[in-house]
Amino acid sequence: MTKQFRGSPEEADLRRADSLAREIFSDVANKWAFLIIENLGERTLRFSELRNEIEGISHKMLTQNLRMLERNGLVVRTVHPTVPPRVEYTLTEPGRGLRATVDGMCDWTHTYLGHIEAARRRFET
Amino acid sequence: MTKQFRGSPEEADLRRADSLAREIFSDVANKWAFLIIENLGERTLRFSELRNEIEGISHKMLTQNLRMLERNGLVVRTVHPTVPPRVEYTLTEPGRGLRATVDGMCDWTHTYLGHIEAARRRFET
DNA sequence: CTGAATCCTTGCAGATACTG
DNA sequence: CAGTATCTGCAAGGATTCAG
Repeated sequence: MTKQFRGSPEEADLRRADSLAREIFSDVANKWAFLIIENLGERTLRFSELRNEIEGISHKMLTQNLRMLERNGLVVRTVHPTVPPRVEYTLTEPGRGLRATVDGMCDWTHTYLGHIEAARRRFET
Repeated sequence: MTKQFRGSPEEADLRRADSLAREIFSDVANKWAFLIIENLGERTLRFSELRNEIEGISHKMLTQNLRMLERNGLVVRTVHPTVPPRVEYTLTEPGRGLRATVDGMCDWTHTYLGHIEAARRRFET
């Protein structure tokens, strides 16, 4: 299908942007990332604090997702060279931008909790 | 820790609501669900149309996620008893409600595409 | 066309242990 | 305390096949 397609630079750019957007989407649209963003909010939290806040997340998932968020520039990681080490995480501006979305989803969940519960009961037949 | 906890009905309800909310969150906060919701939008689409719209989704993932969304009352599934069968999917009101959130995330992605790209380059060092 | 069921592979995610 | 590495299982997800 790409055969004989006029490959203008603009088109190439659009393709790259689209695939990147899709990639970011895949990275960030998962529950742990959302929960981290939601729990960070305007605060600055340590690794262990986050671990305690987010019920059910494992050490490994937390580090993995924090790395991912850092890589994409949604959180900043600051290391205090003390002993014991103290590592803190904060949302960046893009991170705070996404927080609005996540907040929206939380609101949505609570708004429609009843609808959904009813739908589930209806479904089990 | 639940030992000796005053289990008032209100508290029990809150707990149930919380765990349900968390469950819904886990169900819905995944990329395929988001992409389905985004692509459905205000339209009504057939299974095969959705399959074509959402690049990279497998037959199985599409059915699984549609079932999940149907179960939670975010989409309705209408079967036309023709031959060959024709099955259409549409967002419900809760589904359209969530669409606002998903749209927000799409906007966010495009807004910060540059930031993120830059952050990634910075990270690879 | 839609969807369920089957196999089969892969990679996720938990547990554990070890460094700085 | 924070992070990495290794091992292991189990479940997600792809390909295929069959049914309605």
